Amino acid sequence: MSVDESHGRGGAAVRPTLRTLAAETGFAVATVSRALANDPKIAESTRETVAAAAQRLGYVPDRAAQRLRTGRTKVISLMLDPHHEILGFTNHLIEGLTGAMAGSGYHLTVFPQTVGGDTLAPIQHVVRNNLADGVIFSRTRNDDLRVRFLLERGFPFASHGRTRVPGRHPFVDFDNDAFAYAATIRLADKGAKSVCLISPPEPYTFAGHLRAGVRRAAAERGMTVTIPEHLSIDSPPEQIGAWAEGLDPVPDGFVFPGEVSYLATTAGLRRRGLEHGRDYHAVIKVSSSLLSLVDPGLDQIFEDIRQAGRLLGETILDAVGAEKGAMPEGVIYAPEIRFR
Amino acid sequence: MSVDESHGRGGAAVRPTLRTLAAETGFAVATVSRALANDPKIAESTRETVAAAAQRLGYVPDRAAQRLRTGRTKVISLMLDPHHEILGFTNHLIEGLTGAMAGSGYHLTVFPQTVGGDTLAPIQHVVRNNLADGVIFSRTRNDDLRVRFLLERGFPFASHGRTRVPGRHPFVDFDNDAFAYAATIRLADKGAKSVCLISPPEPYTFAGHLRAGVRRAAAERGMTVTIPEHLSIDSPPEQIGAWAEGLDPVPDGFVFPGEVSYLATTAGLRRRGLEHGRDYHAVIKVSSSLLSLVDPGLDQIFEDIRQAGRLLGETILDAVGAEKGAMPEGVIYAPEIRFR
DNA sequence: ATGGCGTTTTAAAACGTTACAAAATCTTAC
DNA sequence: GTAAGATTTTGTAACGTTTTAAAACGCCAT
Repeated sequence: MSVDESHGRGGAAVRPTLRTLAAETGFAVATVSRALANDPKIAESTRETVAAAAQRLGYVPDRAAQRLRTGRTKVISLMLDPHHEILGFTNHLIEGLTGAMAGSGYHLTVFPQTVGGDTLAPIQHVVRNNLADGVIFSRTRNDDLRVRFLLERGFPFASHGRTRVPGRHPFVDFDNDAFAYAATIRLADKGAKSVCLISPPEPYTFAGHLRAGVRRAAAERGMTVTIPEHLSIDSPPEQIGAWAEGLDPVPDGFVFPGEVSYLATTAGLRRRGLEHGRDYHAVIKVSSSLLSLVDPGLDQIFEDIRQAGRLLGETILDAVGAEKGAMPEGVIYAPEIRFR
Repeated sequence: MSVDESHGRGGAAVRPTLRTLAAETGFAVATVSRALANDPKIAESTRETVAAAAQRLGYVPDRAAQRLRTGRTKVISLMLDPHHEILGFTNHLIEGLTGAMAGSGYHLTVFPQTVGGDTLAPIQHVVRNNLADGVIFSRTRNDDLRVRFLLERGFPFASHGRTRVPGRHPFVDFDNDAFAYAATIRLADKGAKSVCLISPPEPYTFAGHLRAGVRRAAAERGMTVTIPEHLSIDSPPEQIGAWAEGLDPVPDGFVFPGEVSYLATTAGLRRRGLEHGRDYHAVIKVSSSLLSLVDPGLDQIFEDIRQAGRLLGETILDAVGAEKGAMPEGVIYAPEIRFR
């Protein structure tokens, strides 16, 4: 039995359809369709015959036809995040996502954030025009318009990050509180008396988690806490560097939720002759091993974005599969401590 | 005139179809379809009426139906590159791509490279199952199976990087030769007598360009050239670091085609007490301003990956639009020198 | 009035799939 | 041998679009 794609002489391989399989097996198109769907009302023997033929001819169902007929797109949409405080965030997230979705028959499409920062618009576009069965996005806010909108429409989604929107919803989140707590305790152990946190902008949910973790540890250890206003991990590196350069007094402990804010701050402090490890300590949240190359002695805590992607993929597949009403639980993944 | 989406009382907004527009305007479905396609055989006045109705009802054509009918998917597939020598490569590329594709009606789907490194398989999958109208991929080889396959099938694509496959094909490439040449000349100007290039693996086309650029400049300036065997920009950073640590003699000039190889190498050299700027010079190809934070004095040459994405987007849209046979020209974008 | 011609509109079919209702076939009981 | 019931199969319609070929219409010359 040949496994060739084209049986015609020299013609381009013609994609087999249900009709092809029907002709091949002698059954009706409807029977073939249901057999492939493993409908128990179709005789076992028939299902086997059809499966064998499908296998032999390399039948793959036509997505467009399925989508037109069923209304299900078999597509998940990822809303791109224009922020880059975490090195390779998008890379790793997509790797994890595609990994989790491999073999599911779902495809991943990416949508840019329209410049100007309207995060809701692209999601509305997807929902209104039925461009996907589920969406994924990140950088959730305490009061998140996207979550509200999607919950209201009953549209499946999974967010990277929690919200305070009333009602449960599927999410995957890093335990930023645990990270911040562990980081601050570490600083205390190293002898720091004060801790400074470069925070994400207030509206983001994880800003609260980070602050809470830092404050709890600081209270336990009797440290003073500084959280600069008018400055965040999203500020331009030059601005962060300038701020660090003008810092007075200089805290002896820093918690950085991302590589970039760390590099910018130390650059500023270095210009003042202050050295990391001597004049101050720092704990950084990283998502790659890149910083170890710059400074092998760094106290790092690892956030596995690839894992976040995997979890988001599993969650969203769960959500689109689930009957309306049944919602996957949120899941929180843990920091991985890499102190030397 | 209301711009509401739902006109029914409280019902979920029902997506208007051609039938809706036909009923609304009094024309037949076929007329509406052709009017929207701006067919000149449809009376001007009709086209205006239909366009107005479409606008008013917020009509958006159904992708599944269009795809089923026409066979065109309105999708471009990006094959993810598992390599990461360039920081944020995927990020920036996708940003550029989605930017170029915005408003075109095309969507971008991403496909992972199956682990084990078979780069052809996912492309065959896309082509055979008609999952996209065009594909984009990077890291081209001198003899590239993907290019051969796609050319043979007449399937539209745009590659990031050139090949030596016979026959023209659409590509977007960075001028790595110019980069390497400029970098090496710079090293000579700084007094370096020898130049060492951490090269990409040989099969990649851009390895040849980089080597050629370095060699040409070195010949002009009478420098010796070292290109380590058994080591490439894809080697694990630890391995690169170890190699650098054991280097003897130590070249006084380095050309790095990516941030990671630079960081790994200097880390190794630093362990030997060798300092950049004092014991050796370096020119690095960067795609972000991140390294400036680590070392503001660095001689950098910038490769704009976002621009690469934009060009790839324009090229592929051109290719899928073009009638068979007509192929977009390849385009080479230039290094941006950032010496201080 | 009739025929012919150019312009504009339309009915119908098709793309490949699934779902509904009905038909065909097979079992079993009488 | 047949009716009733259970199992298995199938014809048909529909999803929303584009395309082909034909119909309708208006206009002008006969």
